[in-house]
Amino acid sequence: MSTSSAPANLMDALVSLCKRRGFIFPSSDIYGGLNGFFDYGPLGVELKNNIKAAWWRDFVQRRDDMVGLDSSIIHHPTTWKASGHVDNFTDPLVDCKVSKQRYRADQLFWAAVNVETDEPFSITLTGLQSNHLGPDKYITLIGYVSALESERTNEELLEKAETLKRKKGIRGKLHPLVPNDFTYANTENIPFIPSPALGGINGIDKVDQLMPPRSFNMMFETYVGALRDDSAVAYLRPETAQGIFINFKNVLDTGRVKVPFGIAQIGKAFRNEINPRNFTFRSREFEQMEIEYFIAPDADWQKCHREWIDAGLAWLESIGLPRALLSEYAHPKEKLSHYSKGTVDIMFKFPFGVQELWGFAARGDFDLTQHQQFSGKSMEYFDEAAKKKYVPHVVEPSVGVDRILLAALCAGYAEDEAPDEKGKPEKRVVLRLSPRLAPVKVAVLPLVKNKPELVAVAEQLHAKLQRKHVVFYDQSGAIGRRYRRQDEIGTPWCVTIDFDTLANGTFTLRERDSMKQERIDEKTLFALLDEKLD
RNA sequence: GCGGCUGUAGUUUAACGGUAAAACCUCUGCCUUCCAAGCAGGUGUUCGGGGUUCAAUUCCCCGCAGCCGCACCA
Repeated sequence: MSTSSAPANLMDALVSLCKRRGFIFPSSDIYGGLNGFFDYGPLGVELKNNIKAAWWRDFVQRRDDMVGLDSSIIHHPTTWKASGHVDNFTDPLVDCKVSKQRYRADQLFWAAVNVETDEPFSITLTGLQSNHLGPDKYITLIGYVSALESERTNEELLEKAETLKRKKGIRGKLHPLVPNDFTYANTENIPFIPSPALGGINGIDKVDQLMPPRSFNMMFETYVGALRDDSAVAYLRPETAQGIFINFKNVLDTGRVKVPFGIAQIGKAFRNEINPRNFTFRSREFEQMEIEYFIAPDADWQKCHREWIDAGLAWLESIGLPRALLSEYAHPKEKLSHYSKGTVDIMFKFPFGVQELWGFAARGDFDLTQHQQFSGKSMEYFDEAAKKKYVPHVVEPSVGVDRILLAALCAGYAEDEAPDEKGKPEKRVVLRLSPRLAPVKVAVLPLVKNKPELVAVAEQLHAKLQRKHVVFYDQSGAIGRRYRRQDEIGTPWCVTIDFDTLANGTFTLRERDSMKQERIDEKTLFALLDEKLD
């Protein structure tokens, strides 16, 4: 067996292959591309469809407790008020003009530093303005401190305040600090607040280091109808999940479902990412496969959560992502949204780092309750067994189609060696995609094209296979070249029609990864495909 | 969004202040009895816009796009 490895600049090789062979193109390529958008070519769309089909079959059709849904991309705008996206999908960011650092306003803490004394400071001597608080009690503002959010933000602020006091040579008692995050800063105090990158300590002089917080709304806006006024504003959905929640009642009333059950949806979602990066990994338009799995409020959500994570891991392995490249990341409790009981991500080791692939959030009854409130419609479910009404809780497995596709390409791309016709080893590029995902399942190749009888048999077999599978017919060039061509696009099998085929109906089956060949007949081939593609 | 680097054919790269080249890929024909063979032929390129210049793909500016780092990623 020859050695196989991924090149150091795997992403470059992959991007090049994707374009060269028609998997993924930059969107609007002829106009110079558009940042954060991609188009899937002839092979890319097959691969993508295969991922979606496999997921849908395994998680919807092959289960008794799942139903599907395909909601519109644009929902009633109130949907996004209820979900919190209108208010929370914006992240106010603060830029430091000097260090060029950027902070999230809600993670940047600051405090005014005041000192208590029994006599006022003399303005002329110190430049400080004291305020009279009571008998023999004066309070004086001596500066500002700042620190980034951490386990010891408050201690850090306090230390900096002490340092400031010491440096200024000021005596007196430190007035208790009142730390605020930067969303509570205003034009009055922003010029005085120091940037943490520059020490985070400042006196009472204007330093103008930080910019006022700026909001970045991640939702794409559009207008429904011809009128472009505020009442017509609508959003392209930033996630498919809300389409499921707003259809919960409809599915409940018509779908003959009983808790616990899940609703699955595959569809496009849009996020105005500040900075798309890493090929298709963070795109502004992408496709999600989401499930909302509804359970009783008193059910063991942790067990359910765990089962879905395990199901996700098993499925990813089944489509060819090696377990060694997968890991789990549990979001720290303090970072969770107030309604989330727990979120675990399945991570994948991409060439550009370990990144989130599939998120599993336990969202409680937050979403349904919100929609119940905003719509005025009951989201309650009557549980026949328990004889009671409740709003179900939910576990949400959410994964990006494009990310799985990218992960499959990254995991599958390999360069190894194959002998040429003289037996000399040559470099070979091979995409080791699992047969279920491979865009082309079989290539049918007549050994030589100038023998009409071989071509005729090959064409017949091709036509027959084509009725059930994506197959490729290729008669141009030497046989080895044609094998390599298929290796590069991940075709798992090639069948070669030769002169023995005419005599006994058998042909050569050549396997992509091992390059092994065996003689089989048509019946065996179809049986093999049925088994491996199931 | 900031900083650095970059942009020539589908891909990888070369060259030049005087109007662009190679390899691979792709396509056609011939040849070919199992791992990128050979011969002949064909398509196709200076990211966009401005400026300097007699002349710009080359130098300058602005956009756009990509890569790397920082920041961000509900």
